[in-house]
Amino acid sequence: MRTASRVLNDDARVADLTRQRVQDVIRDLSFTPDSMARSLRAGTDATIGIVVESVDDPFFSKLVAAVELAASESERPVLIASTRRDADRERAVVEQLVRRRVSGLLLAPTAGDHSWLQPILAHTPVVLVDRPAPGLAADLVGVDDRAATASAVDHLASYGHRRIAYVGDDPGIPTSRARLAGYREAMAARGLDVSGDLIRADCPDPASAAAATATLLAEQAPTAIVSGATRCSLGVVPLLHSEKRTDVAVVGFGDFTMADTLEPGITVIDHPADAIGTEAVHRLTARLAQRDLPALTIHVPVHLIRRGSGELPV
Amino acid sequence: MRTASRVLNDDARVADLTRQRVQDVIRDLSFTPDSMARSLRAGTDATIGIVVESVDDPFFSKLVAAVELAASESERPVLIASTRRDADRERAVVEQLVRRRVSGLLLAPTAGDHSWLQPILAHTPVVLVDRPAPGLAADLVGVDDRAATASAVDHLASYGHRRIAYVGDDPGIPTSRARLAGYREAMAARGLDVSGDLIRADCPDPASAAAATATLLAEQAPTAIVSGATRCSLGVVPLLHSEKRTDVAVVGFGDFTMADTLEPGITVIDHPADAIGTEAVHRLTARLAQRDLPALTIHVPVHLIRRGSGELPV
DNA sequence: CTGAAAGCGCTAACAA
DNA sequence: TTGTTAGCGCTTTCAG
Repeated sequence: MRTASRVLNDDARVADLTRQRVQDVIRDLSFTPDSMARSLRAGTDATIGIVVESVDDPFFSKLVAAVELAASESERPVLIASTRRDADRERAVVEQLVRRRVSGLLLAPTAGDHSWLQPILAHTPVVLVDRPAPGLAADLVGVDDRAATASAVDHLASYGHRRIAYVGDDPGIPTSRARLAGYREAMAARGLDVSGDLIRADCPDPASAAAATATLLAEQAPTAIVSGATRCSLGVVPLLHSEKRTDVAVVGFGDFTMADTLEPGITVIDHPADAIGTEAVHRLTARLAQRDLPALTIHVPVHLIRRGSGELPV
Repeated sequence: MRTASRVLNDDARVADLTRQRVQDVIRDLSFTPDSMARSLRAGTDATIGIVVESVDDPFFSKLVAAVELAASESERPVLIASTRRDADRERAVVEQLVRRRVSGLLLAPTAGDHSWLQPILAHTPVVLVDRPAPGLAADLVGVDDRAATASAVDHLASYGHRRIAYVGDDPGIPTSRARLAGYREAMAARGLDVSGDLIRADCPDPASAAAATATLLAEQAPTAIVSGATRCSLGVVPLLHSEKRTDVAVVGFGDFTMADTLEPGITVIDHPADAIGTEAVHRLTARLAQRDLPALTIHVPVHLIRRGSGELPV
């Protein structure tokens, strides 16, 4: 009898006695309703999918944690998948999630064209996190990367620095490009050298960032360095320490563990993963409730945290 | 016609012409097979669920990353959920995952009795990660916590330390208890003070660990400290630096960012999240293939990484 | 080689 | 208040 379904769904139209009987049976058989079958019938599933480079990355792990928290508030399970910066893999995992009929998708896109995703938007809402996807008109929740690195340059310049170098992540990623552009603009606005000798904008990991810093130090004698990503800071800062060059000023994009304990403390522009994740889930649920919203770009504010390394004089 | 299904599943018994026609239609309608309906019919779903304290924790984020990687090798999607150290929440999310018919579950249990999970094991394999669950006979993949902290004590003692303090995480968690026990044993084995004055084993976060360290420093004059968890190290080490007491030797359980760049570098016992995650997935898939395996405890080896803070003389 | 029918576990709609 | 029927999208079985 399908009265069982009514009991499970707290339908009012069921006699107390019957309800009791059904619940007894449920207990005796330790019966558990199959939520997948329910989703199939309902035609929709609450799950949301999140696709990032890797979960093992300070920024993305905080992002995923915030997403999981926000999602759990509306009882939505979270499926994770990682791209490892591989466009083919990204496409594969996104399509897998779509086949699973996730109700929506949060995506930190890899580099490259994403127009293949456009048709999917028609039935599966997508909110981009941290960076835009070329060729895709979708919501985006992130920060104003350009203004952020520009403010880092301004900050250093206000302490008298003129030879400010830049170490950045893979320029294929729009976010990296925006950050580099912000650096360039701020340098140019102050009439500072922006010839390119001071720029090493292709360091996708700490090791290459460390190597780039070593070269910069040897050849360009910068008095300050802007690091465009946490994974770069994790190379720049250790190298400065191992070379005993902690006299070089540093402002990093993205906070990290022990930044405050190092000597000097590392001045950073905080990259608010929590706020980005929370906002992204909210935007996604809003779009789930009303499908025809216009594609929006939401910028979460960032803050510069003074800790010493960014306030070193020339 | 149900020939479509045959095309999708690469069934050999279908004429090339028909296959072509079906594929054309699939393309034209941008049809995507519903993997949930498939799972419903098949009675089984490949997804595995992972339940941890929080994704935003260096150890667990590495663990989740490793799990996702290992799972993707067998094409298994990963559902994450966090307990936030709340037993009620843990039960709720586990039951949610079971209702979704995940094929198996990876669980880092909260403190407290877990016998409620026992009946679930009959149909949903569970592999515990990092720590046992009281009242539950299930596989466990972790490290020998006891031996690890004991070796930390031995290491410090070999440099002449006798007043070795201990700062640890919440003692409700079996792992924390095992680590404390290892410390105690090693201290006792050397005839060192283990009265309890040197022990602060209830620091569930960096702030409380920092406060505990301050008290220890003021009242007990330890020459060395064993930190029983990364989250404790993140309080102990900054406090030592802010108090200019970097003469105190430190060995921490669990590696962390910049541990090598601090002065002195922090000697740690690495907590191999990658290996634990990979092993756990392997054990789970093994159990999925053959349900009647005995409950096993698998210990992944740990290594002490010398960086300076653990090799300071008295 | 292809089609038709049945059923996975669930619920909406209708009937009793 | 309760039971029956149908069908979500898929695959397995059995006929054609």
